[in-house]
Amino acid sequence: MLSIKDVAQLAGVAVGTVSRVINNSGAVKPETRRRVEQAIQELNYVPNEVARNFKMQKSKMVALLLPSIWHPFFSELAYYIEDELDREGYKLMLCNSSGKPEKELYYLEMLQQNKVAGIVGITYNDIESSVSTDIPIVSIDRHFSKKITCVTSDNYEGGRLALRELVKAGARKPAFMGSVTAVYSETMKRREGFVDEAKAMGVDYVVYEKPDPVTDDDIYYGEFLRDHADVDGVFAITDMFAAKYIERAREQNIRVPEDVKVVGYDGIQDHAYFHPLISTIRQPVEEMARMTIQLLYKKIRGESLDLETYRLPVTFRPGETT
Amino acid sequence: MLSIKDVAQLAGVAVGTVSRVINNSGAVKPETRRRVEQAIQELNYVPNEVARNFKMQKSKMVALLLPSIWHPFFSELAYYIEDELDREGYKLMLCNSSGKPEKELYYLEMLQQNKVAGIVGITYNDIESSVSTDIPIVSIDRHFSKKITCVTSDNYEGGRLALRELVKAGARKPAFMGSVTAVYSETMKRREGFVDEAKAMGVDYVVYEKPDPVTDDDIYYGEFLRDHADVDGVFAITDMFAAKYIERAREQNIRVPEDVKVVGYDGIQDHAYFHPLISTIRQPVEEMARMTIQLLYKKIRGESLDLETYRLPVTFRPGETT
DNA sequence: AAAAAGAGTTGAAACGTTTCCAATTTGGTG
DNA sequence: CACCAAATTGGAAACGTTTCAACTCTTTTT
Repeated sequence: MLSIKDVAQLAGVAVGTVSRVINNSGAVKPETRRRVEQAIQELNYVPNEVARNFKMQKSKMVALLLPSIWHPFFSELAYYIEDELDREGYKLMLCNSSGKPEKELYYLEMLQQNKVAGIVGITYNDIESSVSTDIPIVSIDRHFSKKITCVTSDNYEGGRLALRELVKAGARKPAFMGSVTAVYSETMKRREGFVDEAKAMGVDYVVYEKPDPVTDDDIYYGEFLRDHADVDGVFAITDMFAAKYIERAREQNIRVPEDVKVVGYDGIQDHAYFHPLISTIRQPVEEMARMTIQLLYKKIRGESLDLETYRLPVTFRPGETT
Repeated sequence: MLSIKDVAQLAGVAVGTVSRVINNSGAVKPETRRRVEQAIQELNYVPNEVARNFKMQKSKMVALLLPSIWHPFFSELAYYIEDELDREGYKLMLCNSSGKPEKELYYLEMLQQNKVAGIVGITYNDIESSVSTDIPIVSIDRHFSKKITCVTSDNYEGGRLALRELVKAGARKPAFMGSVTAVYSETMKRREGFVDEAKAMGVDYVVYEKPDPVTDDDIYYGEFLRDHADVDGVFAITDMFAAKYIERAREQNIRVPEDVKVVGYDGIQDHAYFHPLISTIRQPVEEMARMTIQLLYKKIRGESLDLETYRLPVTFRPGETT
């Protein structure tokens, strides 16, 4: 294999000198630099990153651990994360956990063995205890502890906003619809905001939720439609829930938005093929992605962060369902 | 750093023996194995993958180079690719090129430096010439040469199928709508199939295409709607094109499917929030993904492949637009 | 003119693993 | 009991890089 030694030999210098030329570290006489560069050119030499990573005991690789890249919210997030990483020469390793705790742990261990520089985690496990080493981690939408910084949208305000928009659109008895995930999931605050605002405004409301994961849509939505026939507004915890609800409701000749107003959360629909365009609480995905990586960089550099949780503001995006 | 040496010392054996235990290579006495395993347990030792990669001069990392993970077709593909890779302990590195040739080349060079085990490429460049080393590559939808195996769907048959379905749905003057990409792109065969079948059936047809990339939708679709007001069927080269066309057509009070039947290509819509559900030529995404990785494995193992291009059959999935 | 400072360079050690040859032990056989 | 083959183990080399102490020149200062 072509190595730094070959370059050194051809240029008539020592390996250390070649290394200094390549990394621009230490002093090198212009004439020497020229000779080395020419030798590099001539041999078509490229540094061996694997050897470099080994020697340095660190790599410029960041892992993104999430349930499924197939989900549009995550794929948008991943797009911006990769872009932000690339700006600093970092590489992205993608890990789909399918939301299975055992797979999350399996990946976490693998990532430690591979000495990744950092991890962005969207997990169901409390990964804190599972990561023995000191790999920097930033989590999205999950707040475990001080050690793992969390980036999320302002779920509480989003919940309040959703309630207000439903009422504004004419709903008299809005329902919160979602699933119950773990306690550390920030998304639960969407319900809190919704409920608090309903109480504050003196609006009658319903909370409908089942434990995660919702496996049988027929039962989930069927039950809701049966037991809560009187609701005229739905705040779904995600756009996905909203879309499925709308689908089922229409099958039962419930018109959206005439009979029931619907507001989702996420704002994943940005292509022409999404209809109806769901009125939704839009998360600032790009900003969240870039901030996540910037915070991760800080952690990698060993800087301390001001906050445990960074909450980015959300906005209401009117669609065709209110 | 905790290394194999510490384990060896604690277990009272040589490093080579520990290595043999870990990798199950060579013979080790049961009693010795037990002692080593206990030492590993006790120290909570995990092998350093980076060092291993370095020593072996290869890593179990495969790169996926594509325009944008944000696109639903690619994110579905990536999901299955990651899954298939994980089954053999391979890791996935994600590279978004944004479809820019210079970024493709930049990534390609980086991947060589990082000695990835293989590359799955969905690129606009002819990457053949850019990869000097012998990294195994499998390409999706692009056929460059013998060296780079290509996995694709049966675009030609898909084109024929689309034409037949449009006619079956009542179209008398169907149009092909798309963009012209590079000559090596297999997707161009969708048009060929469409045209050949139209001729074979004696059907009047239109071909409308602009050079890639289509930057201004207003002009693209506006021009089509103006110049081809008499078409009553559209075969769009992708579902994305189909969706955008439908959007514009409706703005001009053209009803789909009453006035114009539409068939797309890809089959990306698998969630409730897609409406109208586009009638489309569905690519077997999962199968393509798994086959791609299996072929890549063969190349990594140094086996030779039977074909240069592997074409998987497509199916017509009726939606609400025919 | 001698000493000090600085610039440039060398060469070897170290990173953690695998692998291979040699050395040792084991077990079986004559 | 001696001998041989097989099984097991030890130990060192090698992978390609960075880093650092030591060394050689060159320039500046006194």
